[in-house]
Amino acid sequence: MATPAPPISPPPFPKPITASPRKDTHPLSLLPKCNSLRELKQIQAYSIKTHLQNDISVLTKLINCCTVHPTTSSMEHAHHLFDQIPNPDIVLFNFMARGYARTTSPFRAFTLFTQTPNLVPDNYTFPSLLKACASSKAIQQGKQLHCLVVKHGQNCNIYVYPALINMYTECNDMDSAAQIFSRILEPCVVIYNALIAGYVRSSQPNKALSLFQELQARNVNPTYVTMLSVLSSCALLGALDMGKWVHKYVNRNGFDQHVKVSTALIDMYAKCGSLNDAVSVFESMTFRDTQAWSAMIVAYAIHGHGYRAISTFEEMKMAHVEPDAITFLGLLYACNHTGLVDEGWGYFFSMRDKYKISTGIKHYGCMVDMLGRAGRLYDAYKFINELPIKPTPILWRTLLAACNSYGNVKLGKLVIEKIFGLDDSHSGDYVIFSNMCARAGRRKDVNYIRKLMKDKGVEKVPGCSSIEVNNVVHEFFSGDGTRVEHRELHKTLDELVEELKLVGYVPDTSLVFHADMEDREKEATLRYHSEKLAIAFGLLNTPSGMTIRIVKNLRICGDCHSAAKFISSVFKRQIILRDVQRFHHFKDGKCSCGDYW
DNA sequence: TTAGGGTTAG
Repeated sequence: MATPAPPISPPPFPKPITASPRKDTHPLSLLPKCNSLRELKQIQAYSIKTHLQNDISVLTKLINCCTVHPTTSSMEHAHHLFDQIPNPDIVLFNFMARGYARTTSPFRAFTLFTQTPNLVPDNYTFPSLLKACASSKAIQQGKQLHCLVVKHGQNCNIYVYPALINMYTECNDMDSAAQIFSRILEPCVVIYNALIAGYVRSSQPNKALSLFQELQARNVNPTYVTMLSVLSSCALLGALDMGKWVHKYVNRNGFDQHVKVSTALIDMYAKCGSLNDAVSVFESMTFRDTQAWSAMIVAYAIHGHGYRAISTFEEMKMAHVEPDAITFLGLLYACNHTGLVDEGWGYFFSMRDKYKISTGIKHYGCMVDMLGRAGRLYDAYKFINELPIKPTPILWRTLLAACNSYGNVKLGKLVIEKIFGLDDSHSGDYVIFSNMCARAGRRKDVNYIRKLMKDKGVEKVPGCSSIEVNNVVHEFFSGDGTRVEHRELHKTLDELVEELKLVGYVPDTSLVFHADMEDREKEATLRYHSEKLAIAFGLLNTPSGMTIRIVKNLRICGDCHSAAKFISSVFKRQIILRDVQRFHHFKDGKCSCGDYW
């Protein structure tokens, strides 16, 4: 008998989709993206509640979270979790290395690596470790890593090349960086970016720009990061024409949409002496972050518009953009150069008490400079002595400059002793102190300082001024007085100085370092100062009425400052001179700094 | 999960 066919049953109801309880309650599925401390706490609370705190994937997620935007305490937490894992894999290690590379204790990344020898590094390991060495300038460890990179056959790795180059550039070993670069047959844009940024960092803007030209010649497409370095190079050189060309290039290629590029443009225009262009870039921005506002505040400050810097800060507050330590540096800098001592104190205290931003050495430097410029030399001295940190030679040097301005040799002597106790290799200190003594008629002290400088083998940094004419940057050094190719320039300067004397210019030979020179010799030394050579070159090689723009590597000397004022009125030329500190706009016999510098 | 960047007292 045949077995009756089973009754046709209706198709079964689809099974209700019930996710496994494990999966449903798994914190990772609830928080797919975790990159904040708040989320970290949520995951942790959830994992404890659901007894998943020892789940390796939860721990991985937690360590990732701690190390994305790490702080010292979040790294301590990450390390604590890492120690709990019996056999951490390379992914976990990479998280840890990244975290340490991004905090102020990058050295620990290297230590952790040496303490976990069984790990096999992958593509992501060396870049983080190298970055850690770069940020702590640990070149010895960096070199050891370079050897390991070669050992693991990762020396041709596209991720490792930029990190290696960056490590060497941040450790100021540009030769090694350039050597690695030269061996790469087809460098990609990131590799170019690493070396170009290195040249900018080591103040070699010309090399950075020629590498940018090479990149273009080899048809490698630049990125916005490349443009940041290129704009920085223009800013360093003070090359406005070049900067304007880069601005057009940036617009043509759509990089101007990037807020960082616009910020770099503001900085470039400000440092190339064109505040108006900086303002128009700033005004054209649809979105402005803290850095963009800060760049504009700094731009006003270096051009001596203290009040505009302050009103920009007020606008920034109205726009609800939070200031940072650099914003306040710009504000203090603005107060400095405008003589706004009370406002400066106000900002100094409000950044600390109201905005909870910690004051750093650079803010202290601003305060010392501000008090010093206002002639409150002993207040500045007291301020330095009462600082919570050990004063650096730079802080004392700032006060020394103020002592020089006010001719206070007594305090100056005390200050130079403090400086020499910390660092006696800075030629500028000897020069300033010698100038002070010379002006006070203390010839013996001048001779002593000169001898000291000679005995210690300290060499004076030659003054260098540059001027850009028809896209070529011409450099002049103070010692160029004897160069044959400058004969015509000397003749022009000789005639110029005689003409200026007729309208009241008196060369200030007290500023000449060599006290034993004859007055005629001193005048000749002064006459061929680099900034005067550059101005004369500008007068000869640019059409009448055109603004002359000069960039100087040191502070402008008092005599050149006076001569430039006379030149601006006699020749009806505007002269914009950027020295190591700030801008001087000379027009109709006056300077924008109001002689307050 | 990885590389590359700007604003910074004297």
